[in-house]
Amino acid sequence: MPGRCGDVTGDAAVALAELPSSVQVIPAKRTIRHAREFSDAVPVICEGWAIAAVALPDGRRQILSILLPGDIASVADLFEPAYGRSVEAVTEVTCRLFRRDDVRAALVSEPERLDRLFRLLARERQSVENLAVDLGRRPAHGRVARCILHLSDRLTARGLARGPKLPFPLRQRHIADATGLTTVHVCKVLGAFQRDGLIALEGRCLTISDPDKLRRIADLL
Amino acid sequence: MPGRCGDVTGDAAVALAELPSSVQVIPAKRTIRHAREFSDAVPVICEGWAIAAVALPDGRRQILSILLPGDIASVADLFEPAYGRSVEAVTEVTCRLFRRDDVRAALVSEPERLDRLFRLLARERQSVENLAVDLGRRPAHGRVARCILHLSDRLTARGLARGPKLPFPLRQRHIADATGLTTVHVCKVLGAFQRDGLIALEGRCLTISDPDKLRRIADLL
DNA sequence: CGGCCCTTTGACGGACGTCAAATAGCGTGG
DNA sequence: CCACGCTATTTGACGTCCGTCAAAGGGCCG
Repeated sequence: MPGRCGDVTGDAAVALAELPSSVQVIPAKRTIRHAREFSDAVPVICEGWAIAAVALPDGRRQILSILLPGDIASVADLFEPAYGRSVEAVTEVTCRLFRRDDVRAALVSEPERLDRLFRLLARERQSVENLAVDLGRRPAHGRVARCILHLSDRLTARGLARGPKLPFPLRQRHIADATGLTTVHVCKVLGAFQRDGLIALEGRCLTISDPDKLRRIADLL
Repeated sequence: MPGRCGDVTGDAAVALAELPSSVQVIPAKRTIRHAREFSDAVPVICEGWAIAAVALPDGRRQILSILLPGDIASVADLFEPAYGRSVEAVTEVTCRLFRRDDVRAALVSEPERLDRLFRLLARERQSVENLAVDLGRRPAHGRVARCILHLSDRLTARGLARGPKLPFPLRQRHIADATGLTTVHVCKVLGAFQRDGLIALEGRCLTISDPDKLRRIADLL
């Protein structure tokens, strides 16, 4: 019964579908998991968007990944219960909580599941590494363009978007924290993208009007 | 027989010690593993320093990790044979090559090894995430200071350094690529650190003269 | 001795941050 | 329905951190 409220969907979570779990609904902007909080639960996003981030003492922060329906939030605390990253809802989030020990047992008992987990870990690792490359070596325009394109690809792959129009609940502050910029500068970059006809933004939706040009900006500039 | 030439040492590699392997010696500055090269071998560093990096089309690059004796270079290609990162020797490197299938079989057969691998993956992930935070949200002084302190901690933990004096074969270009800066700016930062009595550099060795002040700079500035 | 790579230094420029103020959106309560 | 307050967006002026460019040593190896 795909799409029903509270269903676990998405490649990442398929392997967990039959395990016991409980449903939780978190309002927008609320913290799902605090940075140093210990927890036995492994949350999986069923609906809504969330972010995983590190906060710095001066209040700034770096977003490490944007979590969409089907994502485990986060895989890391399958192994390390408290690891210094916080998870925060962007929109209202429906998620399902699994007990860590259940998940680990399920993984070890079935080699096919273990393999899936390994591939998931590898993909996650690669996406953090890509983030590091972007932050270290790409200018602001490129980082923002890549952020948008990456989200577009993920949404499309999961059937959460068709065509160039995407649901886009992120605030400029989220984009800024994800790209290592300030909200003011993100505003200017997005403004330029819109004036140049690369994207259109309206009502929590983003349309990629000129994918080729956007991709060219993303690939190095 | 610890310390003998070609031995596999270090927490990361202990679990592999009895597997069949071959020894390889790579001269300084040579590429150990090309970015898109397919390989069945999992290399483990026994002596010397190396780096794992991503190259951009314009010739710049971002170093993702600095590899010391005992490190697997890299864990990721246990699962994904070719994943777009290249590994390059900084000094002359002695490494041991294991066959991927042997390693995977060994991991699955022994739960204790599997657990060790999970913890290793979690630690690696965390260190890439820390890199992303540094690159996204910290100024040049902080990044360089953290790079030095991180290396100091790792070297000390493995018994490769005692006290404040470290072997330090990195060129300024390596530090620049690791911190997302240019060599010119790294030079200025290191110059300032030396003038301020935080560190001393001579003959491929680095001494941390004022750890407290260095840590204060690292922790946010 | 000569060539190469690395380091150091300075002048200059540009990308991005900071600060500030005006506008727009949006939920809440009257 | 309107008033209000909060948060998000937009814009401009200005500053600074870091990159670029260039040139002059320094160290190492052939």
